[in-house]
Amino acid sequence: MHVCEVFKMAVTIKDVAARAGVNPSTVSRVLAESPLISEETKEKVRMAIKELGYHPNAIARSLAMSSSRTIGLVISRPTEQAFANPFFPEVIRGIGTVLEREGYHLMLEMASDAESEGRTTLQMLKSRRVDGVILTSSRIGDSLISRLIGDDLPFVLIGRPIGKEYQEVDPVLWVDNDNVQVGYVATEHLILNGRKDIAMVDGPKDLVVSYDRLCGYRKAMHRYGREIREEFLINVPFTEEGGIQAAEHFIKSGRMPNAIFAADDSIALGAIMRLKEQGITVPDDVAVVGVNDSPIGRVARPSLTTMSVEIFDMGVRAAEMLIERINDRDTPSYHVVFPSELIVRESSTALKAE
Amino acid sequence: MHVCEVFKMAVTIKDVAARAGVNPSTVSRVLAESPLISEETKEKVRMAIKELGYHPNAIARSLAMSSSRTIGLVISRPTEQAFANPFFPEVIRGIGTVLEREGYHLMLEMASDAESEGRTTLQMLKSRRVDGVILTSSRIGDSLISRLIGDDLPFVLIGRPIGKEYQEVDPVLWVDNDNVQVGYVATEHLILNGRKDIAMVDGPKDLVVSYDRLCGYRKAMHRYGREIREEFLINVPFTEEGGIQAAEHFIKSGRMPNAIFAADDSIALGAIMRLKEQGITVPDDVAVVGVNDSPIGRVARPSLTTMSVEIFDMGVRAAEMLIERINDRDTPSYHVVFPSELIVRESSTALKAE
DNA sequence: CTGAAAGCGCTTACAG
DNA sequence: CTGAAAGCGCTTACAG
Repeated sequence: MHVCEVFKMAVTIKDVAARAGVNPSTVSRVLAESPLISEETKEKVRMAIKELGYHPNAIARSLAMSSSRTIGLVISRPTEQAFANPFFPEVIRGIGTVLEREGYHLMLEMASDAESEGRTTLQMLKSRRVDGVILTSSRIGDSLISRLIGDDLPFVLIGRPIGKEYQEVDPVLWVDNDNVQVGYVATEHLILNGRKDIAMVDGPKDLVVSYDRLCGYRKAMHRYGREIREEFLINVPFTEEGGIQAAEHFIKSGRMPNAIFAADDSIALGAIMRLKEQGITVPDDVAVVGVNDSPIGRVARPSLTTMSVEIFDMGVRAAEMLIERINDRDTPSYHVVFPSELIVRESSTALKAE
Repeated sequence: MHVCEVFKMAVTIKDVAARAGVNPSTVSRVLAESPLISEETKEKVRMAIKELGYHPNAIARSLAMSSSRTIGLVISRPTEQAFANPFFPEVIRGIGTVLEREGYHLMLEMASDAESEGRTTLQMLKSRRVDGVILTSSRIGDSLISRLIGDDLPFVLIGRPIGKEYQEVDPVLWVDNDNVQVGYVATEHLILNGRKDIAMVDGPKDLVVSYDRLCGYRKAMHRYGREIREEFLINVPFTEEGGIQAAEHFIKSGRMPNAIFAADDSIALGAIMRLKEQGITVPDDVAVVGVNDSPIGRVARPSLTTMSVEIFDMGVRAAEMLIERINDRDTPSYHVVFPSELIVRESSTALKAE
């Protein structure tokens, strides 16, 4: 049978009701699979829906139910160089699988800095365009978090929160990998590899992830009685460009470490590129370890030693936690920490005879 | 002054109206910057908005205006291995800059195959969750396109459309790079490089992009009087894994080409990895050219010769075209084609003495 | 099991 | 320049 295409003006629940000879509320109940409605009536209504080619208006439903069944994700561009870094695609894939399963939708916003990130986030939530948000770049002492808590808006953090004075903050929902462990294990690996001067090229100072990875680096250095030299501590953006900057810094300073722990694979790869140009060999002259196990690190030459991070799973978990919270505002806050593993490849091998 | 936080129950336009001593419609007009309202009244209303911490409900507005100011992007996962391929992040960045400028929002959906892609797309549109969509994987004879046209739903294609019988289809909005040229230039480069047996590892057969790149390959081969050997034509997914498969195919067959034009950098990189394992040297034994100028190809060893593709700009243009169409359904259809450039790197150098 | 009514929070002719 | 009313297309107590 032909689907009726006569109505160019969107067919509504009223049209369906008229066609089926019932009240609009009955149609609504059929749509909602209400067990109250008789099978007979349901059939009539479904018939009418088919014939008219009816599609429920999700916006109207959202308004009536005051829920958009949509969650927001805001990506702050320069911080993580947005998509350049493989972190985002992965986390979105993880989030997406949960949303698909739960019948939720994803609204994606880009922000150019912390300020616009905050504004955008609040705006999405308060305009009710989304029922909750996932935040991906925890900053130290982020005021956004307290605003969200204050307004009782559902959110979950990917990246643990810490306050301005580096203290714990009010309990919120978050997932993260153990970045202190990440820093520790990576640094320890370089130490055990026999490296003397181990530099750390960290991400932007205001990010918690940078803070934590540095913390792990410090721990390992202390544990093995190594002196931490300020000249070997440097902060750059989470990009290849950042890594290039870092390498340049060491080259110009005339003090070249013989190992670099980079807080991110992109940084590590950029640094390696620049070192190569300078005729400095990795790993012979300088060993390098990154973080994230990005695909690019696997094929690079030398292939990159790195710390695995369960990005996909963090996305999954974050989405699940957010939906739980949306469905019940009173669920207690908790967090989930994922373990990381050292993946040794060419960029940190050789040398070992200490 | 303290923002009033007493109302936990979302403050509405009515509350603002009451506070300002005006009618809700007046508040609405102030929000819309209507020139009809007196400056005095506007001030009063703005005051009230501030005091109450009012945020307009975007859902209600969408319903009233029957426009969500949101556009949809559906990413079909396995086809392009979604985000694994750097194409998507780039295109989203491009789209995002336009949407931000125009005050639109982005809804992202993942689909697992062509069928679910179609269903999801129609569903977003018909439920009025989005005002239009950008489609990213043009398939040959895609029935979705005619449905969208039939229902007069706004959309733009990234990737030119062609019909089941490889004929042109009804005019629609699309942007693309010139994939025939891409195939031609890449293949010609290998020919001029002195390569004898040039294989093409193409993407999935049902995608227009695969068809076009193959077409360019054929053209170049004919132009230079080369015979096209069916055994050197193979289709794989747009992933590293696909490239590995392709290399394996050539290895097993015992007929190794001495050049490979891969329809995508990921394929090219996968193939190179596998060839290396086999002790086959790139570019000495086999030259390889990819497409997309992905960051990973720049740092790989050997670095990858590739065709640049203006992915970011295609995203920008697509978003602009879609918004134009949403604002005026009667704009004529047209398309924009972006040029590509050959970027020669290590994977296709050496050998040339023919 | 079903209907009539009110409501979700806006916008926009229509009057004045 | 501003207000009162109807409408956008749903859902959901409340009756019966």
